[in-house]
Amino acid sequence: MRLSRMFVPTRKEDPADAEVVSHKLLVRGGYIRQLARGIYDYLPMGWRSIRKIEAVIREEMDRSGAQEVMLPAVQPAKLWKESDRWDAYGPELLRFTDRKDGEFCFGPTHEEVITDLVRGEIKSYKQLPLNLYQIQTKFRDEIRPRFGLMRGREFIMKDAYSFDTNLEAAKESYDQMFAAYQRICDRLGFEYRAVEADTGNIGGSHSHEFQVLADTGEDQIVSCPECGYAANVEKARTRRDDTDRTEDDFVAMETVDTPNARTIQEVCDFLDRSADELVKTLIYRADDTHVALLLRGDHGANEVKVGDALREAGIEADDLRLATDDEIKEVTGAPVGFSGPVGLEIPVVADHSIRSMSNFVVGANEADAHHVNVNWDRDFEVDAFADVREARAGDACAECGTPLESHRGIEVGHVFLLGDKYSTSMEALFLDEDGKHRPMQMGCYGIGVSRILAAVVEQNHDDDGIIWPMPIAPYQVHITVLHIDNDEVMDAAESVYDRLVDAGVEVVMDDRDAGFGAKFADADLIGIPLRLVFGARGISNGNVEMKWRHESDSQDLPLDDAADEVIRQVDEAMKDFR
RNA sequence: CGGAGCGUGGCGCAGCAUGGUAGCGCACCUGCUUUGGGAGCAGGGGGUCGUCGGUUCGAAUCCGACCGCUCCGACCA
Repeated sequence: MRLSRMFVPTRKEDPADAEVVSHKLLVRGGYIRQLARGIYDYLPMGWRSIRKIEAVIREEMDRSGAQEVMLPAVQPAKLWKESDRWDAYGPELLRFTDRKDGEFCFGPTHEEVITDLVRGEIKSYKQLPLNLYQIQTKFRDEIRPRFGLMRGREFIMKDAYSFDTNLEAAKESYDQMFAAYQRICDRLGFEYRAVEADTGNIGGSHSHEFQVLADTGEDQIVSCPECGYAANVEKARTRRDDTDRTEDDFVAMETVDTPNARTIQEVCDFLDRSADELVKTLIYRADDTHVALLLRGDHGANEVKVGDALREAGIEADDLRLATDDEIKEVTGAPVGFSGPVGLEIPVVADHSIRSMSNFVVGANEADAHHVNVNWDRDFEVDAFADVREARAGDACAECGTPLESHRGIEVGHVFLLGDKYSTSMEALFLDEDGKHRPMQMGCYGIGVSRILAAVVEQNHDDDGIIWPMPIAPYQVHITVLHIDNDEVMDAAESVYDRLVDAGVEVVMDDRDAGFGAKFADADLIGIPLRLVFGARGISNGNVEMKWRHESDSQDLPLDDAADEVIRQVDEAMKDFR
């Protein structure tokens, strides 16, 4: 394709509303344009890369035995009421009515539709297992879309759904999808981690996220360099420290004045203690009651785990949040910053790390005072110990004890083992060998196709622009013609261009009437992996310059060999990603 | 939803305090020159100043409402 005829509107300056590098470069490189908040046009170059990402995904899904379908984007409310998500999903679900006042939504996900399809056609265990997928435009009315394609409202997603006769078989389907996702991430050239994840609202017994490592990622993950354990911090388990306290060392509890020392840091400074000698008391509101949560001073709470721990301890916690300042005052009798477990009338849940602590510092439930030399059991009762803190870099791996690494990640894929959550509520039943009705066991598997485009750019760029990995570059070769008025140069470029096109190489030729500086800058910005430069200087010596976008040096090729050499190198580069 | 900011030609911005009918850079069009890292000169086209309403002789500028976009937080996952 000739750049002079192509719709690739590049820009010299960053768009004012872009924050992260992928958003800036995709807009500047002429890949995408914003239409409304969280809604984007895909321009020709952007769409080509999207289709290449889709192609990789299709190949791996098909290879794993899944079959592609295309489901409606517009879905009747009736199905969502069956699964109870019409009410449960909240304002993120874009709802509207048709001319007859029928209620519909624009699909944010397709569990209901797929379950409806399958329950109507699959009646026997002989028809299972089944795995159907589609690549669809979804809409979620996110409260705060941001970072360009990374968190859009309208986005492209591959979603797959597996149906099995029993949980073990469903687990096998899950494992197959997990493996397919690994191959997809490998082929896209990602540096990534498959991490244990919280299932959240989708439900199900367990799930993994595929996180592409990037500083701009919205998720925090920890991973073990030794045994491979990896998890989203929302889910990450911490290693339990079973060291015993030595009760002989207990010292008598005292109350000390700590004027204006509210934060952990202030108390540490005032008492000349380190944060791991303090225990902080967080007051939570769980549904209709208050609960005290004890954490070591230098630890943070993981609210997902707090919720689990409370439910484990028999405390309803559908709606969990930190108590307000007024509530804290009411429960503890003291202002924020001086809460402590001693004398509290509400349930006390403590992190496991508190077990081995002795003679620690806590708030005294009165203004400007703390207790020192406090010991649990002797000075107050703990209703339950649990793993409730957020894992962080340096923590001992829950599996093997090696210090964990921490990264930020972009969630490009998520696999869930759903079980019978939807099949039961929507009556997707089959007849087993004994002629009995049983709910199908399901799994669902998502990949953010458009988000992948952003993730690739986040991981592959420099100051000048994008550096596409070969398999998803919109084109494989970028020919820059410096002197379009010079017939010898132009003929040489045309000839090589034709030979590459004939050989099936995807190539753009910059034949625009523009300055060479602008052409080089655009080539770097657009980021096509292999560049050929045709200029009067080189051609007069019988040479063409070849340069990889990810390398700094170029090399001269004899004009006669140029096409063959480029075909060979492109082929070689594609092999690395198969 | 709470907090903050922005909205002026395709893009990036100035002008607004102190009201007098809109400007700069890039991009675009024409011509000439130039040609290995965002060329030069000359000429030229293009703007309901987000929308509606108010104040005023007069509003981009002051006031109000609304709309849109961005950031921080909450929410969501």
